[in-house]
Amino acid sequence: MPELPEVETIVQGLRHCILAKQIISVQVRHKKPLGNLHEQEFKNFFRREIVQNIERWGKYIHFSFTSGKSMIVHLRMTGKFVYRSNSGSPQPAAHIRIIFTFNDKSALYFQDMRLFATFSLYPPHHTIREKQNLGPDPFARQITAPWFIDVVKNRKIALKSALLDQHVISGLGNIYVCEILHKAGIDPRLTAYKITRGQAQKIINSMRKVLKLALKYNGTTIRDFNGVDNKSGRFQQLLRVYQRAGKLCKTCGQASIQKIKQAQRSTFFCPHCQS
DNA sequence: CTTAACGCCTGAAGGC
DNA sequence: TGCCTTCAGGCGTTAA
Repeated sequence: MPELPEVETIVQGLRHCILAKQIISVQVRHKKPLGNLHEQEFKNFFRREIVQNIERWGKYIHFSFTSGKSMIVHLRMTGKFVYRSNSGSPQPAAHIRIIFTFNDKSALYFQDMRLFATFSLYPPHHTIREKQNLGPDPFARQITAPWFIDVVKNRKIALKSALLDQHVISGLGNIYVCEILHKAGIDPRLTAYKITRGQAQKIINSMRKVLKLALKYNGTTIRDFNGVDNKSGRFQQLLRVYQRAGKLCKTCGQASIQKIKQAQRSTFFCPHCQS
């Protein structure tokens, strides 16, 4: 589900709600998100820990604790965190998998309908596997047109698939890649290594514009995404191609949005604007 | 090094 | 209405 704007919205919400709080109990209602970890070692990990910092790494959420330990969460498709300030307020209902309770009686509910999300735990000063091989953040200054051309120089896959590859740039997902390519006016089927310098620059500019706007709107809610406050994003109002197959392009008004499959994922594009 | 395909899960939406 | 099929914003693993 969540891509960069949604994960960033969640991280900011989490910082607002749980920073500097001490965990007093952890309830595990489903073991799947723990992967290979045993329930007891998972629970013991958080004993007396205080949340020191929360950061986004691509689509990963990195929690660090005052002891130096860290936890990495990937929400995948349907994972979400919902905060509840005290025991009086209503409890989130369905698909609650893990509950963290804090010293002020507030609680963080982890929900995940499809059980794809993953939690991993690291001792202090440990190399974090998830961070290895993750491409730069879309807003990193390292990303320039020549840099992008170099990164995809041996990639014979479609440009759209290359942008979804987290080793290239981290944080983009299907919705935003479709929207970015439409804004850039580039055909998603273009072979990645054939991109010109001008096209690379257009992609970079469009990527930053689209993501900034989506961040301002607290992300996109199609079906699953909600912030930590359980409120929806609003960027879905501004989508120009995603899930608009058969509808007239809002930009040119001349062609209808096409839907195709690329690497088993849906791609939406305007054949007039993106040729 | 690269690419394509599969599997993990549940629920909603669409077709007939 | 109901049943069956397809689809969903992701990514790690595997095989070629």
